[in-house]
Amino acid sequence: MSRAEATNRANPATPATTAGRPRSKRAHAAVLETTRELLSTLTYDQLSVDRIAAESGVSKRTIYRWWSNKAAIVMEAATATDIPAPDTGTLRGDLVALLVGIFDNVATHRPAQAIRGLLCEAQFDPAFAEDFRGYIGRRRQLCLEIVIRAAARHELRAGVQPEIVADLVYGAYWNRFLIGHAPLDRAFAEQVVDTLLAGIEPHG
Amino acid sequence: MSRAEATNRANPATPATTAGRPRSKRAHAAVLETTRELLSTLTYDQLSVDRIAAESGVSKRTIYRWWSNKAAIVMEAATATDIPAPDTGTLRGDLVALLVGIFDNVATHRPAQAIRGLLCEAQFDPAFAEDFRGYIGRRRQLCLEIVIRAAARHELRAGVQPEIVADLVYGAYWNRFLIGHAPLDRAFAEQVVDTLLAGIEPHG
Amino acid sequence: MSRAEATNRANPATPATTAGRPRSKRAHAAVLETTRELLSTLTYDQLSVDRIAAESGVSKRTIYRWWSNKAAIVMEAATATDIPAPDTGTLRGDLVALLVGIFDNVATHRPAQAIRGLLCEAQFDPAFAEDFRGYIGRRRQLCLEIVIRAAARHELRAGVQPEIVADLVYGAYWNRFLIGHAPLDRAFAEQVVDTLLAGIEPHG
Amino acid sequence: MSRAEATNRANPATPATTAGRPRSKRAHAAVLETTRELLSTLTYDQLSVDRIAAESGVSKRTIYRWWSNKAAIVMEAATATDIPAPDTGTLRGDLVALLVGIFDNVATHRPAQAIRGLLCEAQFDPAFAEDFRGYIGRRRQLCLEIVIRAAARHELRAGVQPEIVADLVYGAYWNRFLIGHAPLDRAFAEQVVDTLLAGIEPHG
DNA sequence: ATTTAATCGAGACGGTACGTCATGTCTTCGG
DNA sequence: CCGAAGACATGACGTACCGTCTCGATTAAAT
Repeated sequence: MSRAEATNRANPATPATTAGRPRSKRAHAAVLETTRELLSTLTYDQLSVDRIAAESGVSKRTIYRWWSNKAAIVMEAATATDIPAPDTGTLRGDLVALLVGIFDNVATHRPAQAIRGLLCEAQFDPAFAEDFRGYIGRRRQLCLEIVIRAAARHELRAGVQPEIVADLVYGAYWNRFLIGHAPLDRAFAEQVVDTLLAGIEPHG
Repeated sequence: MSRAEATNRANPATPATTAGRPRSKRAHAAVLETTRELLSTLTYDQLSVDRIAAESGVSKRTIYRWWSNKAAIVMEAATATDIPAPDTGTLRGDLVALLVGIFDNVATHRPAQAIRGLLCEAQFDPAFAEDFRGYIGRRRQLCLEIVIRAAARHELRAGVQPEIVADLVYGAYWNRFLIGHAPLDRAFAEQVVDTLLAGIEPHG
Repeated sequence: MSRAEATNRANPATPATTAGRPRSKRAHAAVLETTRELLSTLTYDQLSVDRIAAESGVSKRTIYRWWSNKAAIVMEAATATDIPAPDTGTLRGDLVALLVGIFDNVATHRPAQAIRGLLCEAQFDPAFAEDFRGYIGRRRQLCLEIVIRAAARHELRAGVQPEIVADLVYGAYWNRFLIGHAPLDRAFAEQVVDTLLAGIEPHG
Repeated sequence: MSRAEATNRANPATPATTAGRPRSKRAHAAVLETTRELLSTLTYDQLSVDRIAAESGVSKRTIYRWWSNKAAIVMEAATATDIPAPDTGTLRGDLVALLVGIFDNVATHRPAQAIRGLLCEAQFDPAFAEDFRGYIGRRRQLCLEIVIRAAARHELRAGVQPEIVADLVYGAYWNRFLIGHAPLDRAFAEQVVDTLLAGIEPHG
């Protein structure tokens, strides 16, 4: 299913099939592909619509006809690769796998780093923030499903709210990713999950 | 203790020679005060060095002599108010108070919202990121102290690492603050802390 | 014939491709008109590109797209009025009329004083100096034609080089104009021409 | 005898020997020497008071105490070398020698090229223009004396005004020097003088 | 076959901010 | 009082990116 439908100006519910020249698939693809290529060299802030237009051969006019701004383009271009939905059979295994999957994505897939820029844009552009939350919500869903599956296996303490768990799990990731005070590695994933599973106060 | 010492270009360890016209306290204060005033109306991205210069009556030349860019100014101007260090006597009380203190700070103190902008700048400016980590590290210290105090009171399960706890606690905050999918209120603080204390898997 | 073609960045010999938004005649005219207006109040050195942009409503970006600097703008704006080409029938009459025409131009037409600024810029900017020489060369042509016409009427002593005559005639003008030690009036024009015609040594 | 006394702010008629630290000869000499050194590498417009202060070790405050601006410094620094006063025994010889002397001065003595800058400053700074005219007037005197000497030898046609001759002779120089359309060489000097002596119309 | 209309490329445009530079003044300390 | 050091306000510089606009040329579905 396609992402970024709100800021992306077209994709009308009814294709309508009105008269006139149809949208060029070539231009659409070229913009996204060029954006991805540029993002494997440049950071989000170094990227510019001017540059995308120049490299892709698609005019700025056309770009702005279909995307409202740089953020919308990058949203569609850089969030194509999915984080795998883990299903290891245990809550611990799933959560660790989820985090490690996220870490690997940003570590190995250069354009995925553009998520930094998208988060930044979302801070000051309410319309884009809405879109961004939609994308983040879909990724968040992976965690919620893991927790709900765990509950069905009676691996969850009564009263635990999946939403809070998601905030804690993804929070740990965002925190280190954005602040950069410590690495995003498997050890971190395991420490986070173990701390979260057992809690921090003594019991029993 | 003073903040923002790295990107702030001067503040030499040794005042060294007393020769030369001394730095104008008026100009220094005017820049910071104007920045705070502007930030109670504008968002970080709407703020500009040009505007700060114009409103404060301090020349751009002088501003750039002492701060390397907008981020450095805002860092010094907007991070003056301290988050209170809670000491309620219990781990739960301290952590909830810490989070609520943070939430209140950004909710009631308009310029504190500029932390969004600072985090954004830190994403693409390594030098500033270092400074930003310094500031965040000092705030993070509050959490670490709470956890260490709790350990001394035997309120902490053996093997729990304070650093991981801090990542989880602040992560929950950053996550909701930056994504904005749900409110930052007392209920959230309590849910986060309770989940964290007891853990999410059943025990006993 | 149009002036200022070199530093003026566009005016391609071939309009070439018709693609793209055509150059705005409004913007072009507004820049030149505003420059002329400003030059009737300000001296060349008081003029700034910022000011031209502000008053004309043309963005600096656009100005710099078409002119390389202030000198190029003023060259095009302030050299529009032509010095009349005299043809009185005698060498003396023509030369006096030429000089008086030049004197009147700078005396009555305030923006024409900007020629001072253009000459200054030409001193340190080789590219602009080339353009400036082109413009000066076209004015110089007037004198050369006068001398050549006089030669045809046998009003010229054998061996006299028109180029040297031009250097002497215009030199007298530049000297007083730039140094300002004495006025540029008809009396001066006549004295210069009479001295030049008869020479300064006794003959016969 | 020293030049540039008007814009040069000190040199009071009465040294007065008032209280306080006396003016530093070292500072005075260092400014002029540094200016000359810089002018053998840089053009007038590339020179700055900041730079002179930095290289000479004299503070800007001190520089501005004694000179009103860059032009005044350069006036004093770069006009130290005198144009030789020729006395060959003939009018032709003197005038050619005068011009060749001027040409040689700017050709071989790099800082002498700064005269370009001084002339430019004089265009827009009336106070400096006055000073500049003083300096130019002293150089002009050389020509006037040549002409007057020639008159005493009956080498001058009756009615020829020395001032006009000076305007023509120096004008020819300034014209080529400032516009740069042709070289300043001995051939040019001779052509100018010969044309001037014999006039351009046929006689006898 | 001919309209019709939305698309496309190219690229100029106004706007706003950037960070740097030179000028001439001012403010301290020490000689 | 002078000199060195150097901070200061002013105001211009030329560049960059943004998002909008104006062209002539394409391209198909609807006539």
